[in-house]
Order: sequence, then C-alpha cells, then structure tokens
Amino acid sequence: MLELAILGLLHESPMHGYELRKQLATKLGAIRAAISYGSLYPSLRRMQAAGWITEDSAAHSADVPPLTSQRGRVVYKITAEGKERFDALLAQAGPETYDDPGFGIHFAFFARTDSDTRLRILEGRRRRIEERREGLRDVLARAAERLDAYTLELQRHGLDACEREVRWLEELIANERSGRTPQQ
Amino acid sequence: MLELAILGLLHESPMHGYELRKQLATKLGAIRAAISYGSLYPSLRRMQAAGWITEDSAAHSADVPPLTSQRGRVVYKITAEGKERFDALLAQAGPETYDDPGFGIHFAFFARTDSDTRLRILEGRRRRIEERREGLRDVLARAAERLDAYTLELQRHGLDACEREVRWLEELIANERSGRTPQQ
DNA sequence: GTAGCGATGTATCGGCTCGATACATCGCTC
DNA sequence: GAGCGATGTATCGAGCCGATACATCGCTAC
Repeated sequence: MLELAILGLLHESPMHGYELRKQLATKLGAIRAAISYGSLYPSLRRMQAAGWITEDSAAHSADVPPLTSQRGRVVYKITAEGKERFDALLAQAGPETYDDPGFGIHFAFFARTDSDTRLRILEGRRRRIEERREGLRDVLARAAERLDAYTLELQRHGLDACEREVRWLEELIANERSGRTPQQ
Repeated sequence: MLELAILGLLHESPMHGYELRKQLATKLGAIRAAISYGSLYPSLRRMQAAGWITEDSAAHSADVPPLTSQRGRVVYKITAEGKERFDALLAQAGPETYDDPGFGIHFAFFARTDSDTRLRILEGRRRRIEERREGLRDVLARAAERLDAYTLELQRHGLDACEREVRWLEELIANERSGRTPQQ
C-alpha cells in the first residue's frame, strides 16, 4: 500500500529514507500515524529489487556533507518502470482502494489521477461507507437492548462519522462531476 | 489487542470461533472491519496455550446437532486465569490504549471498567487526538502552499474529524466526572 | 429428487506492518 | 567536553490481514 505513496513522493524528487518518512507523515497525517521504518526500509528494498526505484548513494555528492561514517545516506530515485508502475497503481480502483488506508493514500494523489478514476474511487468509497453506515443503523435499531450504554455510544459516534463522511463524499463527487477541483 | 476483545466476549458466555467473529463485528463494527480468521484462530490458540481459555468440544453436546464431520465445532470458554487477565488488561491505560484500535476496544468494554480507569483512558485519548489535531493545523498553516488542493482537502477533513472527536471526548469526560453513564 | 447456492464452520499460509531496539553522526547548549 | 535532541540507516519478533481450502446445513429452483 505504501508502495504507491513512496512512488508518488519519489516522483516529485529523489529522497532518502528519513526525509521520505517525514514527507509521508505530513502528506498522510490526516489518515494514519507516521509509517514505521520497519515498513519503510523493507518496502524500499522490495521496490528496488522490482526495479521501480534505484539507490543512488549521496556519499560522493558535493553539496551534502561527506558523513564520515561507513554508511553514507542513501538517496532513492524513481525509474521509468517505477513511473509506469505508479500510473498503473493510480488507475486501479478495486476493493483495496475503498478501505480506509487505501482510500486515503489514493486520495492524497488525486492531483495526478485522471478525472474518471477519481470519480470511480469516490463512488466506490461512498458505497463502502454507506454499507458500514447501514450495518451500524441495523445494530442500533435491532440489537440496541442487548448492548450496554458505552457500546451504544460507540456505535452512535461511528454512525455519525459515517454520515458525515458520506456527505463529504457527495460534495466531492458533485464537484468532480462539474469539473471543479476542491474549494475553488 | 483482540485478546482483550475475545476475553470480554467469552466472559459473557462460551462461544465458538464463527460466533465470536460475528459478535466482534457488531460490538466493534463502529471502529474496525470484521476481524479475519487468520487473526482469530491463531489468537485463540495462543490464549489457550497461555491458559486464559479452554477448548470444550461441543461434538457430544445434546442440544447441538452432532455434525457428522470429523471436525466438530469447538466451543471456547474463559478460565479463572483468563478473567484475571481480562481485569488486568481492562485496568491498564498505556499508550496502546490511546491509539485508534486500542481505544475503541477498551471503550467497548467500559461497562466493565472502573470509573477512574475510564477517566484516565478518555483523557489520554483526548490528549492523543489533540496532538494529531495540532499537527494538522500546523500543516495547514505552514505548508499549505506546498500541497495540492486534494491533499489539503484531506487534511481539512482529518482536522474536522479530530475537532469533533475532541468535543465528543469532552462530553464523555464531563459525564464521567459527574458520575453519569452516557445518554441518561 | 437433485443440483446449486449462501450461510455456517474450522483452519493455514505468505506477506505486510508495527513497535522496539541498535548504532552512528551532527549541531547545539551548558 | 559532556550531554542531548535531531538526523540517519537498519533489523527482528510478533501480530494481523486477505486469500484460500475444505466440509456441512438448509433452502430454493428445475
């Protein structure tokens, strides 16, 4: 999942791991906590093996202090295949695009996504949230007496969040249909 | 994490895996999708090894159809050690209690949690969300010009959700302090 | 009647992610 | 010059997920 996020950031400019993590934190801060290095570095390794990115040691670069350590810092850059991969990931709108983390990451790169795909993803997401909403309504309507006050309060809060997100998505969809980007 | 949830449900009555999953889905439906069997069964195995629960094959039970298959359905019940473990998990209010899944699960069992612990958890959660909120405000105030319209919209939506959750928590905390349970 | 199908039910496997941990340097202050 | 927080790379164990497999039950449609 963070494959898409990494490719998206490296698409803008080459970066090393630490910087990548910081940028991810600000770009995705609204949807998830900072990504851990235990995910980041293995993912970079995999993507390198797949040929989407290349390692480009900055130890010999002039503008960066030489860092006398054995291990210089490693700058990653996206390859041509990586860009193709990025486009392919951007264009796909399957079930994983509609769950919480998947949707957030895709949405964060909507500026690079074509309008049709944006619309499909937004509608898929809406459908997903509507289903969750119906599930919660069912519980509140049918099983309310079997649950304690706190559990019910949790359901109500979740239901409220669902309703709000659906309204938000409706707005975005309407904007998208009329060919506007957000808040113009 | 789902150790707590499983113990909590088995505390009410013995159950087999499938039923457990369904109950978890309704009890925790507001905070997360249904838990997968790839998590449930290994977790049950671990808890059994630890002695928190025992397996109690229902194959010979009279009220349940015999199920001619080789593999009868397995009913799990909580042990005395399991109840102690449950109480210990309920009482702890550490960092893991404040992140999204952890908080939700603890909250779902607030009816069995003592008032002091409830208050500590709610305040810890509020602090956590306030930090996230400040992070988002910083980004919107300081880095807005470096981000595209969609990414900004995502931050705004996230910020809005944070503000609403803080208000929700304030309300719950006030209720808690005055000795009320939700929505009396 | 029997074929199909969705719900019930148990279980595993590979792969991804997290939190903890380790190690090292840089720039700053006391 | 000692200490410390930010910068920086990296691994490990453990937990969780999605996919998959397999088997039965009860219902409907042909």
